Amino acid sequence: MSERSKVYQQVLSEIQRLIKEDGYLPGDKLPSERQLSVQLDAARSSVREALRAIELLGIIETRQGEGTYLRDYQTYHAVELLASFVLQDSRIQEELQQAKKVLENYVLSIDSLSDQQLTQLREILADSSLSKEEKHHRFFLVFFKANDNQLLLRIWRLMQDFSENIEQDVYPDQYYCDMLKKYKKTIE
Amino acid sequence: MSERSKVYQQVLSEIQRLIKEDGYLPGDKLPSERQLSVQLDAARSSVREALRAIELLGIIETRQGEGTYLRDYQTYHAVELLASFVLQDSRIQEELQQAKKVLENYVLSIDSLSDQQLTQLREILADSSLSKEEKHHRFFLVFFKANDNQLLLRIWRLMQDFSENIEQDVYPDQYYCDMLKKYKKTIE
DNA sequence: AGTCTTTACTGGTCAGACCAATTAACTATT
DNA sequence: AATAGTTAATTGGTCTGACCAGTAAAGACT
Repeated sequence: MSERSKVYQQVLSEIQRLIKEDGYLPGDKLPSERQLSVQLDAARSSVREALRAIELLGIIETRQGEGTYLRDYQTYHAVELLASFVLQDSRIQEELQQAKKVLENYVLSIDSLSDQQLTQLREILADSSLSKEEKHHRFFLVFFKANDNQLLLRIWRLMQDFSENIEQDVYPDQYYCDMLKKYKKTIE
Repeated sequence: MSERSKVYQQVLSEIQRLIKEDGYLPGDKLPSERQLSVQLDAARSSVREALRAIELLGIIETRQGEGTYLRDYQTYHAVELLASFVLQDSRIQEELQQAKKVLENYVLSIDSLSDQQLTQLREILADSSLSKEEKHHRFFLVFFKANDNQLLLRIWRLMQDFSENIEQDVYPDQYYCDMLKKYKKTIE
């Protein structure tokens, strides 16, 4: 009656079970491919298909000669991957810039920054050894970190990477200074 | 000199190339596993590892006896899976919700909507056959389309898929009505 | 004790076989 | 000629077993 799920999907479930029930944690070593194939009564090739799939998702990491390890899969590796497919046919620069600005404007709307963060920002702006791009990146990095949303940061970084090759619409230096003033005021 | 990427990663690149350069579209049939293995000079098992991986991502679909087909990968199937791994963590749920709201708030800030779009919105709100989730989705879809940024729309959809698996913080009906009023005013 | 060599284990890849499901080609029947 | 039924070819699904390539642990030597 159909719905006989493929072997590699069963293996997938088993890995999930290991994590959920046997308490495997990031960094832990999973059973070897050969061992899993015995454990699950499946061919090693099938086990590998499953492992390769979740490796692509960034859930595990394999090191030849060592073994297969659980990764800290909260690093949103999948987002990158999916985005690489999404972006390949809609790499329209304007959309990307607009999207980037949406995120940047959002983090700029944070209520207040710590003294330390303000100092950081001033240093970045004062550092003449930095390129325009570097400055932009570091400047907003402070805000993204202040905002403390890893996902947003991750997406923004992705956009940065993608838009690095195309010419950036450059922000004038004044732009950053204006931003700084805003927060300066809230403290003084 | 290291960096010899694994075979299955090469296959992955090849699939991407097919899509990008040879213009494969959703629904198209990919070369068979055996043909790919010849084409890429790799063992069929290696080809399969790659195919299984991107199948898990929802990019392709395989039907025994028929072949392997490109899917409309705008609806990422992988999110379900990843969600089951990742979304236990409540912190990630919060981040996701926050990120989604950033995008939603942005498209809500659009200056004006057409009469037709306003009508659409009213119909969606009035349609009692829609679930809460459906309503939310369609409501914002109008705004995203009005805003005409494919990239933002796709990212938002991705987030929607992700957050569908976890309990949504429900918006009260009043929320949508308030939004509507805002635009009603600009027209009348 | 410290170093070197060997061994065992792990992932990476390959080749070939067979099954299962679908499709296409062909044949026989009407 | 049109249809139905059978056969062959193709495709994915799975398995087995082999060999290579790194790593780490055990053992031997100094």
